[in-house]
Amino acid sequence: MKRDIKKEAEKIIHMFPRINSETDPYKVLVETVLSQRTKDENTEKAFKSLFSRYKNVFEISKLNPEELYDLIKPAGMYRQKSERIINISRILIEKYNGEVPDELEELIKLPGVGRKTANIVLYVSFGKEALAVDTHVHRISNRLGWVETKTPEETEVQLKKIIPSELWGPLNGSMVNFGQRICKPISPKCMECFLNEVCPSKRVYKNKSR
DNA sequence: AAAACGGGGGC
DNA sequence: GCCCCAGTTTT
Repeated sequence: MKRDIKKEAEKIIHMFPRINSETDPYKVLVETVLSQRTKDENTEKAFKSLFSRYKNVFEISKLNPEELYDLIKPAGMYRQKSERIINISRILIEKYNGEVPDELEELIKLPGVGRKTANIVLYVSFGKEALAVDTHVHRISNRLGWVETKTPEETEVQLKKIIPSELWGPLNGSMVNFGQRICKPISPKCMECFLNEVCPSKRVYKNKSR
């Protein structure tokens, strides 16, 4: 079976689309910070309770971290995240006129914003061709044999060489969904996987827990 | 390189 | 009861 990585990526995107209903840059930024190491369901609870109580960057910038604890608690790491969200809000007002910058170099200066969070904002809110390499993208790309890498940084460099840039953005969310449903960290469902004919890791995972 | 943050859910 | 989750920062 001849490999066509672009086709495989397109198939993953088609079968596991991720709908980003929210595109407001500030809300996407806050939502993505809340989502770090946190399941979607819990992220959503925290996000909704936060923005049903407070409206925008100006209101949130004036709060003390303690005032956010109970609102965002379902997302976990709520002390860190509360402080970061408020500090981010203050910096946006002081340095960026209350707007979210649309450059990677500026975004990653914000507290609690690394490459992954920044790239998600760049794609979802600004429509840029940004590849956000998280644990799912890193794990799946290696399992499929698209790359052979040790770190997410390496994965980002190698993936960008073999995946057309117009697929980078959609691939972000689709790899997460694919990773949650099929290509799971533990006990992946290789027998249900539509790529199991070409996947070099299939035999390894078949009938095994890892 | 490893630890720390963290509630909620899967197994 | 133990482990993991759209990571990032600090030690």
